[in-house]
Amino acid sequence: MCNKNSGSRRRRRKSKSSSVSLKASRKTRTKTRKPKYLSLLHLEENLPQMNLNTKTSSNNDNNKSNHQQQLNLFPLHPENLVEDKDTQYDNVCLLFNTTEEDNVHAVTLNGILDDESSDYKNETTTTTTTTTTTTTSDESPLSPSLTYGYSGEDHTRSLERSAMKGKKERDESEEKWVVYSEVVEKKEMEEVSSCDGGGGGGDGGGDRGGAWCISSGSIISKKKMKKLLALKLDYQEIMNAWSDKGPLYIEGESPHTVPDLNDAAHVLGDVWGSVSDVWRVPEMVTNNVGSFKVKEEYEGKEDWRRGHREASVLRYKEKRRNRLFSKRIRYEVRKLNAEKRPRLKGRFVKRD
DNA sequence: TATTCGGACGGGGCCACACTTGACT
DNA sequence: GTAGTCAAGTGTGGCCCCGTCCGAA
Repeated sequence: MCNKNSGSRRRRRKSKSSSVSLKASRKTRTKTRKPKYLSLLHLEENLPQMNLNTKTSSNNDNNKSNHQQQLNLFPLHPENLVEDKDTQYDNVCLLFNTTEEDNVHAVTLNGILDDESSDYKNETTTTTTTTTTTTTSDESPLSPSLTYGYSGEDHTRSLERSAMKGKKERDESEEKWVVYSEVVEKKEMEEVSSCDGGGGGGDGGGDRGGAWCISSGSIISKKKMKKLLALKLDYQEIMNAWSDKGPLYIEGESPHTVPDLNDAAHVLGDVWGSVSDVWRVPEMVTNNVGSFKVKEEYEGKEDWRRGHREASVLRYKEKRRNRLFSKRIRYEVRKLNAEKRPRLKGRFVKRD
């Protein structure tokens, strides 16, 4: 709502670390603390509340009734973690599988990309799927991925802008998005040139035990090459390295089959679709006793999906109703100290 | 109907310092 | 493995600033 990043008020917080760094520090920490980031799951849950809490004319009544609804201030608090434990799966479901009746547009990766990319195509014609994207402008195409389909679109957009503006002030080189296919393509072109020179092609000496090298005899056009995921493993060296370390696979388990991506069946069609089919991890479900079971083993998959989704939505709604929004004090002693601490216009001042 | 103005609202920064955390001895 | 030390990081409350919203002029 408020963009704190702009305006003269924005005073830079006095860097405690910089002042302290004048002292001779013993040693720089090698291990950083765990960052307490808000996860996407919490964003997914909290963003709606943020929207509810913003002052809009249409939502004023709702605001009053939902006055207590605020952000979960301590998403990583142990209690919250416990609370969330049983609903994580549900949240994932809701994140990608929401229902219209829940007044939330279906949010899928494709949906996000499609909707917003088409939206942004109108605004910026330079955005393509293959360009390397860096977040440098307020209208960055990255922001849509943080957007949730909500009735308050304008507010959501303003949130995006605020977030992106904040990001912009950070190091712009901090994060770059690179299209994998470009990297792969580049790498492969280098491989092709090098392999062609020394391998002699076919089943010659360049073939290292059937590794997924282009020189191993599998002739693929460049066009197809672009679509392939180039995972190149030197099996022979791996086997040699493991030869004295026992079996590669866990005892009793059959080795996982690695699909041959050079197989024509997988090359045809959408590479992501085929790869995702090949690599698809069987969806696991829990029964009442807590053991896992492959989802496909259930009879009537559609019924199962529908029922489970309804239950998930119900659980989500129930949880949303019962959410506790009052500010939670983690350390009571700090509160007492802060209350005792002398202030000047609300700010802490030094004790004389 | 479009524009301007001002009040209301809310988010977040600021401050000092006791306390927590994690690395190191 | 355990205890102690040290420094960096965290959390706390009240006030204020400023962006946004919205109704009135």
